[in-house]
Amino acid sequence: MALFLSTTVNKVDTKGRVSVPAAFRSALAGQTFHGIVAMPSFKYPAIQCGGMEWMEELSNSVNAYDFFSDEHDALTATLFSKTVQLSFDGDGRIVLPSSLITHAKITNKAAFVGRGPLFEIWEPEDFYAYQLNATNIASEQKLTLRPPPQKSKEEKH
Amino acid sequence: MALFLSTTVNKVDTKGRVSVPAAFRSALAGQTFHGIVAMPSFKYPAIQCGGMEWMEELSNSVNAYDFFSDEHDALTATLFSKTVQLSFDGDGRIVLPSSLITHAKITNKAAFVGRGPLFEIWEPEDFYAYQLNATNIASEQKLTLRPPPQKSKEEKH
DNA sequence: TGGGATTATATGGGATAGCATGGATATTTA
DNA sequence: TAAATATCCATGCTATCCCATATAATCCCA
Repeated sequence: MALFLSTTVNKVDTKGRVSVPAAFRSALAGQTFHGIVAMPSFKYPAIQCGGMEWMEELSNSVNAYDFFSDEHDALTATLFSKTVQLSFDGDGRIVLPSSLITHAKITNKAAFVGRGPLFEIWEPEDFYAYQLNATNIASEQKLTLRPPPQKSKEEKH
Repeated sequence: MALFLSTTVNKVDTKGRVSVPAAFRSALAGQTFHGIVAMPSFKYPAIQCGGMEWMEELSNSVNAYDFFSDEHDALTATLFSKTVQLSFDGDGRIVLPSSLITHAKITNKAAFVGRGPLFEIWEPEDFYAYQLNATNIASEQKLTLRPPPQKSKEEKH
């Protein structure tokens, strides 16, 4: 599975074009769709992205819900309807749709942020502010130093 | 699993290049990614490093947290976004990114410090000062001489 | 066991290829 | 036909590769 690491800031030109970092592109190499899938994050002013295989995994988790349930409705309404396919041009660039640009408040620069199996696109200053806060949370709770306690099905709410 | 032992000091040239000690490289031999992964340490002005397999283990630990929780967000925002892949060149060297160089205050020399499953890169003088600190040594020895606590479901809060 | 030869490692510098970026031209869509 | 979209080309910059050399470690044989 593709692993997206590190953070890269690239320029967004007047047409909304921006280069996807080469490291991210090579992480997607081998997938059938030559590009990414992108959707607005519902927690942050950011764009959540991944390869088509990642999208298929999300689709499978949705299928775990009952077809007639409210959860199924809510997930499909947000997940699939707001997701766009953005194919690479010959130079590894994508064109950000205006809806995603306004959602992430992006102007002329975009931060590509690795998050493991997925990555996000942020307005750089917004991300730095968020990252500073997140680092404090992680270090205060010492989350990284050892594996967290294993979850069992019985304890989950 | 790779084991990193002993300490080696190597030169950092004007391009930020530095040789990874041969012993560390041979410890990583056999892994699919020909290089290391590196991230800034939370606690010290040092760089924490390991092989890709080590990174995948960290990634799995993250998965133990609820996908939609703030802890999961905080961890991925710090872990993956600050981690970089550094591949070896033909001579076993890596290029340290400027962000990591400034974090560890490295100028023209780098100390590679073995820490078992991972290793750290320090500015040599900083590391000697840290190593000579009696309280650090004492606390670390207490940790290493004691077997790691067994995790059971009962201990969890 | 000693000393010379050979290999591995670390380090420096220059050439090359890939990447990000801007602009121009073709193609589609309304 | 105009606007929006996609494809192609040019360029500066940076990272990567390749080769040369010095030093240290190892090996081999007398």
